[in-house]
Amino acid sequence: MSGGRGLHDTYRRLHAAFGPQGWWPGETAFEVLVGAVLTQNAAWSNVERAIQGLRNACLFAPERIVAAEHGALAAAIRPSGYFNVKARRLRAACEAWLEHGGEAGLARLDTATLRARLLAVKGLGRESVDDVVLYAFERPVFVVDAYTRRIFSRLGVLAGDEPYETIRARFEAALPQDPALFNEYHALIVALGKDICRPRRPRCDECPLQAGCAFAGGP
DNA sequence: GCCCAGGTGTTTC
DNA sequence: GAAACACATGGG
Repeated sequence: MSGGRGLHDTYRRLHAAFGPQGWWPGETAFEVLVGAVLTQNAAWSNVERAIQGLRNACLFAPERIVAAEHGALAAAIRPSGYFNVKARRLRAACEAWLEHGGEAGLARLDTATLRARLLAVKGLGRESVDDVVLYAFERPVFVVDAYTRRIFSRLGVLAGDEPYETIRARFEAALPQDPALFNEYHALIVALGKDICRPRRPRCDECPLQAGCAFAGGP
């Protein structure tokens, strides 16, 4: 097995170290969609403020967002950053959501079609789409993010600059097609990346994956 | 002040 | 395709 110890074993180590993460941090499928857009290159604490902003403005529903003025929508989500861009993306996502029959309509699609329909929306890229497909519709897709690239390139498993689909296929081929596992794995990667495997200051002494990490010896 | 955060679209070669 | 750039707030 190349890369040392295998992607499934890495998952077991992370799960043993951090425990179940219980993602997505939201209630409904629609909330996953909203969060997936708002969390683009933003801290989750700011996304929570933006979601609260939508609730306070009575905009937390696809019909409300589609009908809202751009300025009102942008103001509501201001804390999540890029508010003009994200207001347009949120509107486009909600239009598609409604056109496809909402959660029930989208749930009828097979996974490949679901991904394709969501990817066709301006503002939903591969990661945002896979957040929705995995966390809202519980399909076995592996979500690739910046943490995945950073952590596994430091471990010597990835170069880090491979195309998204290459990395996704690699993980999906190495793991059982279990939505619950993909759910936890991505969340655990984020947990490790947030707290330990930082860009400039990796706390390798506290990392459960230390062995094999290119940074384990120090910066 | 600077770095960072659960990216994506556009432009350009 | 791939690189460079714009987009913006809030916490450490």
